[in-house]
Amino acid sequence: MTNQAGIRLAVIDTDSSFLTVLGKRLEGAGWEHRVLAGSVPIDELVAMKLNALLVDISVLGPEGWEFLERVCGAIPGLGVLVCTSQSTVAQRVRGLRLGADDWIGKPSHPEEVMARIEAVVRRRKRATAREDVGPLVSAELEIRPDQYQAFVSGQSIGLTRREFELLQLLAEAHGQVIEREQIYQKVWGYAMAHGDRSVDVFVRKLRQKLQRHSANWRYIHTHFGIGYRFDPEQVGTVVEPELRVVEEQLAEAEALSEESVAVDLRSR
Amino acid sequence: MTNQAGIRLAVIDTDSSFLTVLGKRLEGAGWEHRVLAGSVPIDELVAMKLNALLVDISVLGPEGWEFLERVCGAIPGLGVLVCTSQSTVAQRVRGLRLGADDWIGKPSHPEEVMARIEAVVRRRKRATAREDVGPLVSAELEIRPDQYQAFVSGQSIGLTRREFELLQLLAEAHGQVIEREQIYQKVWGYAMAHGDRSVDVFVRKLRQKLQRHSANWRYIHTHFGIGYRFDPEQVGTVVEPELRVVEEQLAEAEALSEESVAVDLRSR
DNA sequence: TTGCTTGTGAAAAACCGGTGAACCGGACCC
DNA sequence: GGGTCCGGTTCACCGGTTTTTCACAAGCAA
Repeated sequence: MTNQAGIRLAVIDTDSSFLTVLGKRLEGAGWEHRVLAGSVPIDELVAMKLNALLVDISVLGPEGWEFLERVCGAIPGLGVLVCTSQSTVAQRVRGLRLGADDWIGKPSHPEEVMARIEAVVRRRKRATAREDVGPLVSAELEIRPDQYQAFVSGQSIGLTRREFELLQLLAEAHGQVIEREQIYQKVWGYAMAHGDRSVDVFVRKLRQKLQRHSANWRYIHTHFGIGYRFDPEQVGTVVEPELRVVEEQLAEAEALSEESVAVDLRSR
Repeated sequence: MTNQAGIRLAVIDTDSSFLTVLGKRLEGAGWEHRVLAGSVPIDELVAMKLNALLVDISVLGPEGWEFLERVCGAIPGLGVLVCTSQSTVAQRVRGLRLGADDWIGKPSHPEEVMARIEAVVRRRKRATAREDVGPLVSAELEIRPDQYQAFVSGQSIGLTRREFELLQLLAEAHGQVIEREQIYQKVWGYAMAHGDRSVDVFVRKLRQKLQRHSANWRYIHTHFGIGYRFDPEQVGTVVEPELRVVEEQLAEAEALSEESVAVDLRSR
């Protein structure tokens, strides 16, 4: 649900022809990838936040096995595939038992390599599924994916599913302008029909609920002709507590409020 | 679901020499396995509660691909490995993209086949390995996994097997919202068909029995469009007069509030 | 000003979940 | 065999919620 398309991949190999051919395909598919020349400390691998690691165990020499074992043990969420030429059954079995998810012979068609990586990542995603998403806090807002809900000072602001997904998408992009088409594509899951106003309508509902619970912040900004941007901004003077209640009550009556501040492109 | 060592495996193949050699190894490793001669209805596969399926796609003929796709889609928890002779890159890629977890050529050493099956099954086992057989107490409710039953003040509330599993799943996630699809997937063991209302029906039965034995607690909360959340709440809370007034004022101001009434969200 | 984009409110349509009851297949008993 | 109980599944209905759609007002850029 989060990152739909691309896979983050690191390749440990030195076989330049294999690397160029594979690299081209990876580019084409839009995967983020980087090439490593040899063994790398575990914590650096962790920091890369990879989905998968493709390694030619022969470039690591004898310590390759130990490396493989440590990596598989230390990063449970990482898919590990060995891709190497000339291997025996015993080696392959050893690699797989040590924690590798697949063992591919060389030469192999890059398309198959990618399909195998996909298969490994797919399986792993299913297993890891939950728990990976912590709450996201921004200004007075707390967005909790595990509750499908956003909170202001511990209180739910009563978002529906779509509203929440929209807010989450915008908040994750924090500061970036997202085009309507992209928003629709990601939240609704399919292409936006020409003239569809759903995104606008949902932005309005979101703004209403945000405003109602967090009155002196503006969270969503309009970029004319493009889309929307999430970026909390404190607005106006600090309001006295008593007045606050009144303001909330009147919030709806204010038909012509300045809340919809359209922001010029240059402003960011 | 609870077997510790072995793997439950089904093999769809007709190659007798392969089957005998592999079978012997499987016996030796203590895996439960059965051989199927051809295509099998999905629900029968579900009933077998397998960890993995090893299939020679060539014995299924042209419908093999469709079978593969259906199985992978319907039973996400099942590891699927194709083992077949003479295949092209395109076929392998197709199989993997259709949802297969691995594609093994024939002939292959049975030890490698087993290592690959292990690799496929490994992650999901780790994820599913919930050891906590200890009773779980929440509000007036005591959930005892060893008895497949829940109790209120020492008295069984008479849950059926499914009802109990549903309750256990929800209670283990305590406070988290779980989507219907996930619930179905975990309790029923396969993918929920579109429009299936089983989860709802069981939640109702569960609520009835809980209510009957623990009248002033609400355990299961509905999240519209998403799923359910287990979070015991005492019912019949006394509302303070002043708060009451404010509530009424707000209710007036927000004449037709979009706040979901069905959902009662509280932060922890 | 003109043409296009966005905000807004309300109505229509689609969807969802609670509920009661029918239905189905297996186990058990007569 | 027939009958019954039991757990589970499916169905239809209903009221409520959510999403989509529409018409119009307001806003922005040329």
